[in-house]
Amino acid sequence: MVNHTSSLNKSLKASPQQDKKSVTVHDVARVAGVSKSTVSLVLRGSEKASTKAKDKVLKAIEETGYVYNRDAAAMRSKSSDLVAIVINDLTNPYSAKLAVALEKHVRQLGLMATLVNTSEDVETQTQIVAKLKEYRVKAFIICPAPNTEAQWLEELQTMQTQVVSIMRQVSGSTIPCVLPDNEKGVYTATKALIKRGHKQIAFIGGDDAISDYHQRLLGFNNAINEHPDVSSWVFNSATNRQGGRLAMSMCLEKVPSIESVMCFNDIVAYGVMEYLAEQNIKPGSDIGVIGFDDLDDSKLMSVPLSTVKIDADDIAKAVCEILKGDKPESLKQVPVSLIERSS
Amino acid sequence: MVNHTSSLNKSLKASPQQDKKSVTVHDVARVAGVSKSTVSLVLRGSEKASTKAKDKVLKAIEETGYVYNRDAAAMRSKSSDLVAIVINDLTNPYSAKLAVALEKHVRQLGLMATLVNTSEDVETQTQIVAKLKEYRVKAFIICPAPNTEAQWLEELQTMQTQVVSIMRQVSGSTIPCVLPDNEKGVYTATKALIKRGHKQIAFIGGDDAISDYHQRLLGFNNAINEHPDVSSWVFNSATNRQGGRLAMSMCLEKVPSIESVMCFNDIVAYGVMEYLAEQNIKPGSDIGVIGFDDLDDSKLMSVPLSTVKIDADDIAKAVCEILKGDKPESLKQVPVSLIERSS
DNA sequence: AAACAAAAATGGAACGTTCCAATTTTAATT
DNA sequence: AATTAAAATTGGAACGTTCCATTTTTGTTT
Repeated sequence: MVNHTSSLNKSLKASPQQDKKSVTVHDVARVAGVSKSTVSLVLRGSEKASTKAKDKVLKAIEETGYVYNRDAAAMRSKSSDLVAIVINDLTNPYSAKLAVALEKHVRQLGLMATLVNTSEDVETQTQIVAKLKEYRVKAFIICPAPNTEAQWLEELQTMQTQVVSIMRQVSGSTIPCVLPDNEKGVYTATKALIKRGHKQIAFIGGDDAISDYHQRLLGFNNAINEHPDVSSWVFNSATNRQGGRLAMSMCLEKVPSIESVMCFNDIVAYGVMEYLAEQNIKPGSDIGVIGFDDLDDSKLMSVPLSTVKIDADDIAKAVCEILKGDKPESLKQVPVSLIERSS
Repeated sequence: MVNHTSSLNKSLKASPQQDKKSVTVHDVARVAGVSKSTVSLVLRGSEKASTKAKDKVLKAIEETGYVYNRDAAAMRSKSSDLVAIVINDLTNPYSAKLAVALEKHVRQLGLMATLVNTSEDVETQTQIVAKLKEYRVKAFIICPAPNTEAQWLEELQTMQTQVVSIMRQVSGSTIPCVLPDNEKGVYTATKALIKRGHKQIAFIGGDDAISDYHQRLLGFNNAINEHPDVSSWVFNSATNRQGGRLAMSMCLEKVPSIESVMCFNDIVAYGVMEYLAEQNIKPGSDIGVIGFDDLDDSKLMSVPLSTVKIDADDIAKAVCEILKGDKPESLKQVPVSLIERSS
């Protein structure tokens, strides 16, 4: 802000004083003509400070360019407003969307969100979380990497640290958990396919290693089992575009008369639709395709994708409810909704 | 861990003691039989502590379950190991990829990375960064939101806070900046299209509001201008899938004889290819398509996309070089490479 | 105007670490 | 064994805030 035009005059070789001294509550107090305690009160928005004092302090803060020191505050008060959002894979479009929603909602709670990415690696997860503990974060919102141990998760929770797990359930853990209603979502979507009159339906994508796979497959089977005249198949695959392509080609080879496919998620569905397009099979009219997630791209595709929508805001809201201590329940299933488009 | 089975016996109403007392260096020192100063030395990996002392302290840490308190350390030492990575839009696949790479490299530097997302909103950016200042972060790695003021960015840089801007250049600012070589990338790609013998080439996607648009378009025009027999067109659009579709349809309408298109980025190219597929035009053999970014999906598409690759690791490395203080230069152009696939 | 209660303001201690100057221990040399 | 230098260790002060018990100010009632 201040330009030292006089620096040319004296001692050119002497480097400028590294940093005189940072501005503290004491300085603000002096300028405002009050005590440091009063400044502290104002900083924290206490009711106990008079309007007059508040004005003086606010003006002094402006004047001095004071910046609140959270390290000092956190140390003395032994409390932090940092919330760590630990994401399994930020390069996954749905994870990124969820991370952004979580960050926004945490911020609306008046807390500071810090995002970290584990790349689905437990080792990395352990390291990062250990470091975050040193920063005394107030809460962990964590989408656990595969092979996360229940005990580890359990011990993360302390008197001063809240833990909420999202999207994935670590079996054996009692940590509060927020999940989309995977089972009902796939159930509803599968029923919709059956209602179209389809009698040959496949579930495509994903595999046992993924914790939500079971729930989604269960929803599929439940729907199928209600209709004895409907036949079903299951084709596992990697949960990416390529996986969807491969699984769809296998499916067509094995069941050429297939009428529709329920996909593990949107990304797999993209692969499926791509493959179908190459075979000159029209998604929707020739073979029904439904995804899961409702990524932003899904409605923009050449054949807009029908899908089960997980509202990231709903998940974030549910997490924040728990952070606020409103919901002590340990498992919150967030409702999902079927979005029927052209596929 | 500990189950208070005895809680049924005594005083049901008395809630358990909130938290006895956290373990500090003093406790570790007492258990290890050394002074707190020695413990501090060991904690910071100092050479000055004897191996014997180190062993004793390490054992005591294990025994007591001590957790380093970074708030206290940061306050006393007036230095932090927190690096803030401020991303403009985490839901953009390339941004997410870059964020992950940056986080990884920052961590390899022995620093703690914290990721925040501004959703391309200057207001949000201002708020978040102000909050991060209160945490005394050591450095900001920032992809500036549109309309970021040069002065604001400039003032972010202080004696104790480094600032590096990435991907976007804020004009009027002297903050060190790491960019992909947009101009050369598009130039090289366009030359490759010309070498295929194409004489009718369009640049598709993006618009003036995006800072790197100029550089890419400049590369395009430079290549075109070297060949008087080649005609060119420019079609602006939103930088998403839908934008690509729209721009391509306009292009085909206006220039039915178009031979190839250079796209602003991969996402736009996806839209282009989707539209071409619908028109039964084969990307690559009928109309050449080149993207920019090299997203993971690009090589997996039904017609693998030719593109200019920006290696996220290269960007991250360049940023870290600056953080380490190795490169005082204010503008680092990271080389990009043309990846020729089928399109 | 005196008496009192409520509100506002205050100074010192404390949080857990690192820095520093001083002391103790160890090793090397005579 | 005495001397000296180097290495290792140490206790107290300091970082900038919040907490707490106390004091001062304000406002109300008698």
